[in-house]
Amino acid sequence: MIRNLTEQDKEHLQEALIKSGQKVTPQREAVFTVLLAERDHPTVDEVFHRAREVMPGLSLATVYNCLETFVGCGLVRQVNHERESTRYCPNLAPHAHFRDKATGRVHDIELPPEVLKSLRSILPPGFDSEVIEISFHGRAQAKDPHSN
Amino acid sequence: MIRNLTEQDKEHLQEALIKSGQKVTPQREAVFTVLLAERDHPTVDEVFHRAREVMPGLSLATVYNCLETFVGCGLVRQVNHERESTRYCPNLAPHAHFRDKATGRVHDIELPPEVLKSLRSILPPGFDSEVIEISFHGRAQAKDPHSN
DNA sequence: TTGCGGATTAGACTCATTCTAACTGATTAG
DNA sequence: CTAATCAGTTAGAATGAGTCTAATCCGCAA
Repeated sequence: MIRNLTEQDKEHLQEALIKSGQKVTPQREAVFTVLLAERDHPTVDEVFHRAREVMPGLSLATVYNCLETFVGCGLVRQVNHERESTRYCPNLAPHAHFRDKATGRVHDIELPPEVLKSLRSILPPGFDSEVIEISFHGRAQAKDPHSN
Repeated sequence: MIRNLTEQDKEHLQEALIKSGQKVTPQREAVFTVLLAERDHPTVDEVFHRAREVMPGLSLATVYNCLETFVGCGLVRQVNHERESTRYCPNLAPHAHFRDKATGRVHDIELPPEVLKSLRSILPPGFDSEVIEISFHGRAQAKDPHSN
């Protein structure tokens, strides 16, 4: 079920939006709430349908807009696998993604700093990377230890 | 310019196709030739236009089919970045990709076995990965050391 | 020569995403 | 107050990569 934002999450959202010169709107709060409620890397469409339950007039375009805004102010990350629909993820800690071949579900995999460092070290001089995306694809027999 | 396949490359293609029960056709040879001629990670559209110079009747659908076939028999890899068009890469050695923010160009980054191993090690028990994709996104001041 | 099956083809179709133009509602300026 | 402004929202149209479909082609085997 979709709970309301905790005070802390609400502040987090407000701070990030205002810091990047954007406004806090009911739509943005609704979309952010949906993202935090079920951390299962939903697609835009899934976010749309979930958010509609709480705010029936919400339009798909707005969901796209909100998510783009959140990415822009560092509140969420986009997750892409091959050419499937983009998914969204409110986990900001450095992590990789594992996509389960059987279920299509995406799991977060914690990324220890030393692994991240060794990855950066393979870049030849002159290559300066801001973003590193790591994604595994295979079968998961276990439940996701982290979030679902 | 598009050269013909070397004997070795031709054998490589034939072997891979036949091994997976597919036929060697002029179209497949043309598309493969294009891929090897310029290793700049072309999109389907780019492959299409380049191959057309050599085989004017070639259709876009066939280029999609050929590339899918090649991926299926392990001759080439797909490269995806965000939601951009899929690109194709005939480099089969384990490597990561670096996408230059400024030019959009994709560079291969060699992936040493120990880094690959450390990456595999971050998977919790029960997670079994067949494919690992690593992509960097940033700025490259230098020329690509590897190919292209 | 006939039939079969994989490959190829052109064009229609899908569907995620983006664009557009109108509208809303809060805030600011007169 | 009233109007102007402006970010945000909205519905629906447009885009475009990729997929599907149905017809045709072509080499091979009966």
